[in-house]
Amino acid sequence: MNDVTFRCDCPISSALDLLGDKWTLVIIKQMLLENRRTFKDFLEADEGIATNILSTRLKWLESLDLITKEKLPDNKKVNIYRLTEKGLSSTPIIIELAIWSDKNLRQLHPILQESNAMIHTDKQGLIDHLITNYRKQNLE
Amino acid sequence: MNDVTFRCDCPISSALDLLGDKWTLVIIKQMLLENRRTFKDFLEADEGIATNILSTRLKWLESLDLITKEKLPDNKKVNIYRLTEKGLSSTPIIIELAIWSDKNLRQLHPILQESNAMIHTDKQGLIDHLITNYRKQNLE
DNA sequence: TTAATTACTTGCAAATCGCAAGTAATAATC
DNA sequence: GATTATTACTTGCGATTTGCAAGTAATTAA
Repeated sequence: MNDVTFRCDCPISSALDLLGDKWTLVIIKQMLLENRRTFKDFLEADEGIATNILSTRLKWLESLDLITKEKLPDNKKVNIYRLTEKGLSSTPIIIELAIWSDKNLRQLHPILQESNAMIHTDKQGLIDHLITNYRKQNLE
Repeated sequence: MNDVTFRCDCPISSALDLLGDKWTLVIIKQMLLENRRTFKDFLEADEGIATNILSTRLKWLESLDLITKEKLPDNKKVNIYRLTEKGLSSTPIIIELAIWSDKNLRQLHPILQESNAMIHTDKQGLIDHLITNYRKQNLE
């Protein structure tokens, strides 16, 4: 499963070898900002990912140690997916995508959702808050 | 050419509808950090993009107004590609990818190139410097 | 005037995507 | 306790995208 191949030795291109596709960062965003953590949660999101793609991407993310997968003791059916610290550390990338979007995409896509206002007044505060909050809600 | 379709109204997913693939941000990086600006420049980079993919992506980036294409008055052959302000404003995304890579990818890919040291001591300074510098070198 | 360079296009095989359908295990309901 | 629903998948298949090789057309250099 974990057949990572890197195009070259550039750190930026290498990051994109892992994260640079249509779905990987979307799934991380759904976990971080929308508290999604089960297969069904991801399927129900607005982006409309297909089941086979979701299944493949979750395995990919797990093999890269960006997320973990476990079952709760009282439920043998539902898998809970959680961001690892490595996954959580992609928060600044996601926030910069939101900022770029706010600045450049509204004329192309007028009905874009509003971003958290804090994104423009205290970016680092927002990032810290999101990470702290995520950790808090996922101690177990 | 410009057949942008957005999956949904999330700003982050929408940014990834434009930038979230294997090559788009790599080309922007090559322009911003490696001063590449001709078809040949891009082809010669370590990432090894194929000619047909490069051609398609340059048109895509131009149609989105992230880059411009023009010929110099003294050379009717070579096209010069340049980042627009919209393209330049993706610099923070690229820098955050480099930071994430520095932090998380070295154990997976030990021979990664060193990033500019400033990235960890004065991130905003580096971003400002890169943008100012790029503008200076591309006034014409 | 011949050769080289640049910026492409075309063809094709392989890989990936995305929809639909099916399955297997567990949990909830009657 | 049997039936139904839910969750997390897998499989099949057609469509799209990728990446390599080869070819082309315009311009420039030798």
